[in-house]
Amino acid sequence: MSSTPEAALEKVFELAARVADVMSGALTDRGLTPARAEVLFVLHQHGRPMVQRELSQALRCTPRHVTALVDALQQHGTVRRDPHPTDRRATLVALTDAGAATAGWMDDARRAAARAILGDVPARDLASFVTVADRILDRLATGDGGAG
Amino acid sequence: MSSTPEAALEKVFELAARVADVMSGALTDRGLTPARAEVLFVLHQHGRPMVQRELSQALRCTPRHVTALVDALQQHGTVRRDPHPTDRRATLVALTDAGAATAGWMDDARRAAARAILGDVPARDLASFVTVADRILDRLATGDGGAG
DNA sequence: TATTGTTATACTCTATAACTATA
DNA sequence: TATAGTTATAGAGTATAACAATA
Repeated sequence: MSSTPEAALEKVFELAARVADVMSGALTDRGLTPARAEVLFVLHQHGRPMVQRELSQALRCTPRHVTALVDALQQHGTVRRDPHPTDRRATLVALTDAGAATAGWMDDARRAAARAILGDVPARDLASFVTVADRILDRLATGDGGAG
Repeated sequence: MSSTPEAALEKVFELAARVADVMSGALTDRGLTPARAEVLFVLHQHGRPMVQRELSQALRCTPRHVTALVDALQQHGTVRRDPHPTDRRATLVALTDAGAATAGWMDDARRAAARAILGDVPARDLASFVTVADRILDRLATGDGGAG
Protein backbone atom coordinates (compact mmCIF):
# COMPACT_ATOMS: atom_id res chain seq x y z
CA MET A 1 0.00 0.00 0.00
CA SER A 2 1.06 3.61 0.46
CA SER A 3 3.41 2.84 3.30
CA THR A 4 5.75 5.72 2.57
CA PRO A 5 7.45 7.72 5.30
CA GLU A 6 5.35 10.73 4.28
CA ALA A 7 2.12 8.80 4.67
CA ALA A 8 3.17 7.41 8.03
CA LEU A 9 4.08 10.82 9.38
CA GLU A 10 0.81 12.27 8.22
CA LYS A 11 -1.04 9.50 10.01
CA VAL A 12 0.59 10.51 13.24
CA PHE A 13 -0.81 14.01 12.96
CA GLU A 14 -4.24 12.92 11.86
CA LEU A 15 -4.46 10.40 14.66
CA ALA A 16 -3.37 12.74 17.38
CA ALA A 17 -5.79 15.41 16.22
CA ARG A 18 -8.78 13.07 16.09
CA VAL A 19 -8.12 11.33 19.37
CA ALA A 20 -7.48 14.67 21.03
CA ASP A 21 -10.79 15.94 19.69
CA VAL A 22 -12.67 13.08 21.31
CA MET A 23 -10.89 13.44 24.62
CA SER A 24 -11.24 17.20 24.57
CA GLY A 25 -15.00 16.83 24.23
CA ALA A 26 -15.18 14.54 27.24
CA LEU A 27 -13.07 16.97 29.25
CA THR A 28 -15.21 19.94 28.30
CA ASP A 29 -18.19 18.09 29.74
CA ARG A 30 -16.38 18.15 33.07
CA GLY A 31 -15.42 21.78 32.90
CA LEU A 32 -11.81 21.03 31.99
CA THR A 33 -9.48 22.03 29.19
CA PRO A 34 -6.70 19.70 27.95
CA ALA A 35 -3.99 21.79 29.60
CA ARG A 36 -5.78 21.81 32.96
CA ALA A 37 -6.59 18.13 32.76
CA GLU A 38 -2.92 17.49 32.17
CA VAL A 39 -2.12 19.14 35.49
CA LEU A 40 -4.48 16.78 37.31
CA PHE A 41 -3.04 13.83 35.44
CA VAL A 42 0.54 14.74 36.30
CA LEU A 43 -0.32 15.20 39.95
CA HIS A 44 -2.14 11.88 39.90
CA GLN A 45 0.78 10.03 38.36
CA HIS A 46 3.24 11.69 40.70
CA GLY A 47 1.20 10.51 43.65
CA ARG A 48 2.14 13.39 45.94
CA PRO A 49 1.69 17.17 46.00
CA MET A 50 4.08 19.06 43.77
CA VAL A 51 5.71 22.47 43.93
CA GLN A 52 4.70 24.74 41.04
CA ARG A 53 8.25 24.78 39.75
CA GLU A 54 8.12 20.99 39.43
CA LEU A 55 4.83 21.26 37.61
CA SER A 56 6.24 23.78 35.15
CA GLN A 57 9.05 21.34 34.36
CA ALA A 58 6.77 18.33 34.07
CA LEU A 59 4.35 20.24 31.85
CA ARG A 60 7.09 21.94 29.85
CA CYS A 61 5.54 25.31 30.31
CA THR A 62 6.41 28.57 32.05
CA PRO A 63 5.93 29.24 35.76
CA ARG A 64 3.53 31.98 34.73
CA HIS A 65 1.35 29.48 32.96
CA VAL A 66 1.35 27.17 35.97
CA THR A 67 0.08 30.03 38.09
CA ALA A 68 -2.82 30.48 35.67
CA LEU A 69 -3.59 26.77 35.42
CA VAL A 70 -3.54 26.25 39.18
CA ASP A 71 -5.67 29.37 39.68
CA ALA A 72 -8.30 27.92 37.35
CA LEU A 73 -8.19 24.45 38.89
CA GLN A 74 -8.42 25.89 42.37
CA GLN A 75 -11.63 27.66 41.40
CA HIS A 76 -12.75 24.47 39.72
CA GLY A 77 -12.29 22.74 43.08
CA THR A 78 -9.97 20.01 41.88
CA VAL A 79 -6.72 21.35 43.26
CA ARG A 80 -5.55 22.99 46.45
CA ARG A 81 -2.58 25.24 47.33
CA ASP A 82 -0.79 24.42 50.57
CA PRO A 83 2.23 26.18 52.08
CA HIS A 84 5.51 24.33 51.68
CA PRO A 85 6.60 23.06 55.10
CA THR A 86 10.19 24.27 54.89
CA ASP A 87 10.53 26.68 51.95
CA ARG A 88 8.26 29.64 52.47
CA ARG A 89 8.69 30.80 48.87
CA ALA A 90 7.25 27.62 47.45
CA THR A 91 3.67 26.41 47.12
CA LEU A 92 2.53 22.82 47.22
CA VAL A 93 -0.21 21.93 44.78
CA ALA A 94 -2.32 18.95 45.84
CA LEU A 95 -5.33 17.18 44.36
CA THR A 96 -8.55 17.63 46.33
CA ASP A 97 -10.87 14.64 46.72
CA ALA A 98 -12.78 15.89 43.69
CA GLY A 99 -9.51 16.27 41.80
CA ALA A 100 -8.41 12.76 42.67
CA ALA A 101 -11.77 11.44 41.53
CA THR A 102 -11.47 13.34 38.24
CA ALA A 103 -7.93 12.11 37.69
CA GLY A 104 -9.08 8.58 38.35
CA TRP A 105 -11.85 8.98 35.82
CA MET A 106 -9.37 10.28 33.23
CA ASP A 107 -7.15 7.30 33.90
CA ASP A 108 -10.05 4.89 33.42
CA ALA A 109 -11.31 6.74 30.35
CA ARG A 110 -7.90 6.59 28.73
CA ARG A 111 -7.62 2.87 29.27
CA ALA A 112 -11.17 2.28 28.13
CA ALA A 113 -10.66 4.34 25.00
CA ALA A 114 -7.41 2.59 24.19
CA ARG A 115 -9.05 -0.80 24.52
CA ALA A 116 -12.14 0.25 22.59
CA ILE A 117 -10.04 1.56 19.74
CA LEU A 118 -7.16 -0.89 19.70
CA GLY A 119 -8.39 -3.83 21.73
CA ASP A 120 -8.72 -6.25 18.86
CA VAL A 121 -5.73 -5.09 16.82
CA PRO A 122 -3.31 -8.02 16.44
CA ALA A 123 -0.53 -7.83 19.01
CA ARG A 124 2.01 -8.11 16.21
CA ASP A 125 0.74 -4.94 14.55
CA LEU A 126 0.62 -3.14 17.86
CA ALA A 127 4.20 -4.09 18.52
CA SER A 128 5.34 -2.81 15.14
CA PHE A 129 3.45 0.39 15.76
CA VAL A 130 5.17 0.99 19.06
CA THR A 131 8.53 0.07 17.54
CA VAL A 132 8.21 2.66 14.83
CA ALA A 133 6.93 5.27 17.23
CA ASP A 134 9.85 4.73 19.57
CA ARG A 135 12.20 4.99 16.65
CA ILE A 136 10.80 8.35 15.65
CA LEU A 137 11.01 9.62 19.22
CA ASP A 138 14.62 8.50 19.43
CA ARG A 139 15.49 10.36 16.26
CA LEU A 140 13.84 13.53 17.44
CA ALA A 141 15.54 13.35 20.83
CA THR A 142 18.99 12.60 19.43
CA GLY A 143 19.50 14.68 16.34
CA ASP A 144 16.92 16.94 14.78
CA GLY A 145 14.46 15.54 12.28
CA GLY A 146 16.04 17.36 9.41
CA ALA A 147 13.10 19.75 9.24
CA GLY A 148 15.23 22.87 9.11
CA MET B 1 7.47 -5.54 24.74
CA SER B 2 4.84 -3.28 26.29
CA SER B 3 2.65 -3.38 23.20
CA THR B 4 -0.58 -2.68 25.05
CA PRO B 5 -3.31 -0.52 23.57
CA GLU B 6 -2.60 2.06 26.28
CA ALA B 7 1.05 2.27 25.35
CA ALA B 8 0.25 2.56 21.67
CA LEU B 9 -2.22 5.37 22.21
CA GLU B 10 0.22 7.23 24.37
CA LYS B 11 2.85 6.95 21.65
CA VAL B 12 0.52 8.69 19.25
CA PHE B 13 0.30 11.71 21.50
CA GLU B 14 3.96 11.81 22.31
CA LEU B 15 4.89 11.54 18.67
CA ALA B 16 2.56 14.20 17.45
CA ALA B 17 3.70 16.58 20.14
CA ARG B 18 7.40 16.10 19.43
CA VAL B 19 7.14 16.26 15.66
CA ALA B 20 4.92 19.31 15.93
CA ASP B 21 7.52 20.94 18.17
CA VAL B 22 10.22 20.50 15.57
CA MET B 23 8.08 21.76 12.74
CA SER B 24 6.79 24.65 14.80
CA GLY B 25 10.35 25.76 15.44
CA ALA B 26 11.15 25.75 11.74
CA LEU B 27 8.00 27.73 11.03
CA THR B 28 8.76 30.31 13.70
CA ASP B 29 12.06 30.95 11.96
CA ARG B 30 10.05 32.01 8.93
CA GLY B 31 7.66 34.21 10.83
CA LEU B 32 4.84 31.67 10.70
CA THR B 33 2.63 29.94 13.24
CA PRO B 34 1.29 26.43 12.64
CA ALA B 35 -2.23 27.70 11.95
CA ARG B 36 -1.00 30.26 9.42
CA ALA B 37 1.31 27.80 7.75
CA GLU B 38 -1.66 25.47 7.37
CA VAL B 39 -3.43 28.15 5.34
CA LEU B 40 -0.51 28.37 2.93
CA PHE B 41 -0.36 24.59 2.74
CA VAL B 42 -4.05 24.24 1.96
CA LEU B 43 -3.87 26.89 -0.74
CA HIS B 44 -0.81 25.18 -2.15
CA GLN B 45 -2.49 21.80 -2.29
CA HIS B 46 -5.67 23.25 -3.74
CA GLY B 47 -3.66 24.81 -6.54
CA ARG B 48 -5.95 27.79 -7.05
CA PRO B 49 -7.17 30.80 -5.06
CA MET B 50 -9.88 29.99 -2.54
CA VAL B 51 -12.81 31.91 -1.12
CA GLN B 52 -12.55 32.43 2.62
CA ARG B 53 -15.61 30.32 3.21
CA GLU B 54 -13.86 27.40 1.50
CA LEU B 55 -10.82 27.99 3.66
CA SER B 56 -12.89 27.92 6.82
CA GLN B 57 -14.28 24.54 5.79
CA ALA B 58 -10.92 23.12 4.77
CA LEU B 59 -9.31 24.33 7.99
CA ARG B 60 -12.27 23.33 10.17
CA CYS B 61 -12.34 26.72 11.79
CA THR B 62 -14.70 29.68 11.97
CA PRO B 63 -14.97 32.38 9.27
CA ARG B 64 -13.87 34.81 11.94
CA HIS B 65 -10.64 32.96 12.41
CA VAL B 66 -10.03 32.87 8.68
CA THR B 67 -10.30 36.63 8.62
CA ALA B 68 -7.63 36.87 11.29
CA LEU B 69 -5.33 34.31 9.66
CA VAL B 70 -5.58 35.94 6.24
CA ASP B 71 -5.03 39.37 7.78
CA ALA B 72 -1.81 38.16 9.34
CA LEU B 73 -0.61 36.39 6.20
CA GLN B 74 -1.37 39.42 4.09
CA GLN B 75 0.86 41.52 6.30
CA HIS B 76 3.40 38.73 6.18
CA GLY B 77 3.36 39.07 2.39
CA THR B 78 2.57 35.46 1.62
CA VAL B 79 -1.08 35.84 0.70
CA ARG B 80 -3.19 38.30 -1.29
CA ARG B 81 -6.88 39.21 -1.27
CA ASP B 82 -8.50 39.62 -4.70
CA PRO B 83 -12.11 40.48 -5.44
CA HIS B 84 -14.24 37.58 -6.57
CA PRO B 85 -15.03 38.04 -10.27
CA THR B 86 -18.77 37.38 -9.99
CA ASP B 87 -19.75 37.46 -6.29
CA ARG B 88 -18.99 40.83 -4.83
CA ARG B 89 -19.51 39.57 -1.28
CA ALA B 90 -16.74 37.01 -1.57
CA THR B 91 -12.97 37.40 -1.38
CA LEU B 92 -10.45 35.27 -3.21
CA VAL B 93 -7.34 34.41 -1.23
CA ALA B 94 -4.29 33.67 -3.39
CA LEU B 95 -0.68 32.80 -2.63
CA THR B 96 1.81 35.49 -3.56
CA ASP B 97 5.12 34.47 -5.13
CA ALA B 98 6.63 34.55 -1.66
CA GLY B 99 3.74 32.50 -0.37
CA ALA B 100 4.13 29.90 -3.10
CA ALA B 101 7.83 29.69 -2.33
CA THR B 102 7.13 29.21 1.36
CA ALA B 103 4.51 26.55 0.66
CA GLY B 104 6.98 24.76 -1.59
CA TRP B 105 9.57 24.87 1.14
CA MET B 106 7.09 23.39 3.62
CA ASP B 107 6.29 20.62 1.20
CA ASP B 108 9.97 19.81 0.76
CA ALA B 109 10.65 20.07 4.47
CA ARG B 110 7.84 17.67 5.28
CA ARG B 111 9.11 15.09 2.86
CA ALA B 112 12.69 15.55 4.00
CA ALA B 113 11.71 15.22 7.64
CA ALA B 114 9.67 12.10 6.96
CA ARG B 115 12.58 10.50 5.13
CA ALA B 116 15.11 11.57 7.72
CA ILE B 117 13.01 10.14 10.53
CA LEU B 118 11.53 7.06 8.89
CA GLY B 119 13.66 6.52 5.80
CA ASP B 120 15.37 3.37 7.01
CA VAL B 121 12.49 1.87 8.93
CA PRO B 122 11.65 -1.52 7.43
CA ALA B 123 8.76 -1.28 4.99
CA ARG B 124 6.98 -4.04 6.85
CA ASP B 125 6.94 -2.03 10.08
CA LEU B 126 5.85 1.07 8.24
CA ALA B 127 2.97 -0.84 6.70
CA SER B 128 1.85 -2.15 10.08
CA PHE B 129 2.06 1.31 11.47
CA VAL B 130 -0.17 2.73 8.78
CA THR B 131 -2.57 -0.17 9.14
CA VAL B 132 -3.05 0.43 12.82
CA ALA B 133 -3.36 4.16 12.32
CA ASP B 134 -6.04 3.72 9.69
CA ARG B 135 -7.86 1.37 11.98
CA ILE B 136 -7.93 3.92 14.77
CA LEU B 137 -9.15 6.61 12.40
CA ASP B 138 -11.92 4.34 11.18
CA ARG B 139 -13.09 3.65 14.71
CA LEU B 140 -13.15 7.31 15.57
CA ALA B 141 -15.05 8.21 12.42
CA THR B 142 -17.61 5.42 12.79
CA GLY B 143 -18.53 5.08 16.44
CA ASP B 144 -17.00 7.02 19.28
CA GLY B 145 -13.86 5.77 20.93
CA GLY B 146 -15.66 5.00 24.15
CA ALA B 147 -14.02 7.94 25.86
CA GLY B 148 -17.24 9.24 27.39
C1' DT C 1 23.02 36.40 44.48
C1' DA C 2 19.71 32.81 43.07
C1' DT C 3 15.12 30.96 43.23
C1' DT C 4 9.74 30.79 43.73
C1' DG C 5 5.81 32.57 42.40
C1' DT C 6 3.29 36.64 41.06
C1' DT C 7 1.78 40.87 38.40
C1' DA C 8 1.99 43.13 33.97
C1' DT C 9 1.77 42.76 29.20
C1' DA C 10 1.25 40.73 24.69
C1' DC C 11 0.33 37.58 20.89
C1' DT C 12 -2.13 33.70 19.13
C1' DC C 13 -5.91 30.27 18.69
C1' DT C 14 -10.55 29.69 18.84
C1' DA C 15 -15.58 30.55 19.50
C1' DT C 16 -20.21 33.13 19.44
C1' DA C 17 -22.99 36.99 18.24
C1' DA C 18 -24.20 41.11 15.82
C1' DC C 19 -23.75 43.66 11.72
C1' DT C 20 -22.86 45.14 6.59
C1' DA C 21 -22.94 44.31 1.91
C1' DT C 22 -24.48 41.52 -1.42
C1' DA C 23 -27.08 37.66 -3.62
C1' DT D 1 -34.21 35.38 3.25
C1' DA D 2 -29.64 33.47 2.96
C1' DT D 3 -24.72 34.00 2.44
C1' DA D 4 -19.69 36.17 2.75
C1' DG D 5 -16.97 38.53 5.49
C1' DT D 6 -16.24 41.84 9.15
C1' DT D 7 -16.31 44.06 13.86
C1' DA D 8 -16.98 43.20 18.77
C1' DT D 9 -16.09 40.47 22.54
C1' DA D 10 -14.30 36.72 25.24
C1' DG D 11 -11.76 32.68 27.17
C1' DA D 12 -7.74 29.97 26.83
C1' DG D 13 -2.75 28.73 25.80
C1' DT D 14 1.67 30.51 25.84
C1' DA D 15 5.69 33.67 26.21
C1' DT D 16 8.88 37.45 28.23
C1' DA D 17 9.99 40.77 31.63
C1' DA D 18 9.81 43.01 36.06
C1' DC D 19 9.14 42.39 40.81
C1' DA D 20 8.41 40.66 45.79
C1' DA D 21 9.50 37.44 49.20
C1' DT D 22 12.54 34.21 50.61
C1' DA D 23 16.61 31.25 50.52
